[in-house]
Amino acid sequence: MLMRAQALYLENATHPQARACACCEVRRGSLFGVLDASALDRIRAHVAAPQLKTGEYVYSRGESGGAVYTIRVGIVRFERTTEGGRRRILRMASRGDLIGQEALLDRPYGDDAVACTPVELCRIPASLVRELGDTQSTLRYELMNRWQRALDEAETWATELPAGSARRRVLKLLLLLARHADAEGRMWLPQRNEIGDMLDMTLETSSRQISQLRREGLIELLDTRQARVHLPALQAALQAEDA
Amino acid sequence: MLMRAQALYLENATHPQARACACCEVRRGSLFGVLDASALDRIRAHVAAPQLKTGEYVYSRGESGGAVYTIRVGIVRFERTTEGGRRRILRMASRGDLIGQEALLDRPYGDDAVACTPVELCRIPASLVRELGDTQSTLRYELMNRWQRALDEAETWATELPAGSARRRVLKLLLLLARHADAEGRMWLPQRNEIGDMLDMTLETSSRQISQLRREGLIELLDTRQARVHLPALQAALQAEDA
DNA sequence: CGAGCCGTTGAGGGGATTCAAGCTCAGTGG
DNA sequence: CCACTGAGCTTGAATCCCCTCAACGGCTCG
Repeated sequence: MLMRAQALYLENATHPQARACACCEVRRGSLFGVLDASALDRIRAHVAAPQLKTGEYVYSRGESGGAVYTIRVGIVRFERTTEGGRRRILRMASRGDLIGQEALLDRPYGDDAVACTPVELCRIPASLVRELGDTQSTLRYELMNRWQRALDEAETWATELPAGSARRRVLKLLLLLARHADAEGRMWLPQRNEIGDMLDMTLETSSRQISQLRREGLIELLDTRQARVHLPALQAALQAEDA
Repeated sequence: MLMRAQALYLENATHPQARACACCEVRRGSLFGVLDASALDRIRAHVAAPQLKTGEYVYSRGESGGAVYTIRVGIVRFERTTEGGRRRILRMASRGDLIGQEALLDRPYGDDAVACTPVELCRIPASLVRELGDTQSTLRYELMNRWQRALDEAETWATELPAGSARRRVLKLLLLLARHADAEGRMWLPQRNEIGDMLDMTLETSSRQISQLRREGLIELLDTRQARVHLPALQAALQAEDA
């Protein structure tokens, strides 16, 4: 609610979007990766490339932003607040993901989208996507794919995370987060109270669990927010827990 | 896995689908409600109207069915099984809902879809929907709407249900299920072990909670599978719980 | 009428919460 | 330079809620 994406970072003063799109490392595999060069030309002028710091909001629930975003760098979490006032973290998105698709239907955003790390985005007006969708069938197909991917991710979180003991849930979460790890195997580690909001436990419990896993050598804390995990050991521990 | 939708119930031997579509009470507000008469004509011959009994599978996870379904009568639940072998119920669908949309992307179904009550469906081949989508922009828009609705429903379940005490979770579930109630205010009540799989608790705990709510007069058990709830009292109890 | 499923209820134990204290560390200002 | 502060993390002790194990009753069906 407090901080919102406003600042528009442009890498190059003369041809800002040309650089942002043409050189984009995530274009392949991203929403507009399916477009040809002429279509890409049309969109460049309308796409902004905001940058957010940790904790800033991409958008919040109920807001009618009129734009979708692709994530170029960083990790974004989706959260909602229950009527009782408790925060729940529903799923994560990272590089290459499309978020805020509700805007294509002229609906207000359904979740709060918050930067977990410094984040670089592409902001694409919803009207532009709709317009392109009318002529480009590949874009339509890709859009439906994105929707299904989001649904799948949400259901995976809903299936795997809320069930079982605190230890099991933490292990599962670490495995899901490890999918967003960088090339050196470092992964983003949430704060203890964030873990609590993801797994419906108190911050004390999540702290105890993380500390325990650290003592067992399954996870190595680098920075406060970064860790390296031993995947095979983690999976073994999870299986032992499920048995 | 065991029982699958195969039987093709036709209400009328001469013009089966003509009746199924033209007379369909849920057409307004359903996927093909946006189509005009000529488009409706084209689809009639390809749409089947299977009926399922309680507990039968519409489809199961991993299966490549090549069709989407709209629900005409009844309630369907989506479930997945964790790697540890525990069943999790993720969300519900009822009259007017579109399910199995993954098929439009040539993907296998992502969940098991199981009849909670006797169910009547329309089975629509994915190729037919894709074909119509290429020419009918209203259908495309409606499809995206359905996708977003499914995502929203999944996130609502994920937000509201797994958090808090057993009592709070049961209250929340009853409120969500009450949205599928019929005109007389009767709602479908899951078995105790189904409630357990929805809320991650044992069947004993869910039984205790339901019994307690019955004693408090917040819920009235009619049939074994049917109940009438007192919405205002339920909401008050929930607020008291959240406070 | 016995078998089996489903729901209910009780007793006991264990794991998570609650309440509380102390720790590290970064930022601030005397 | 260093005390001061506050945020985030860790750990301990006591309580409580839910799970586990168990027994029993109603109901349907073979």
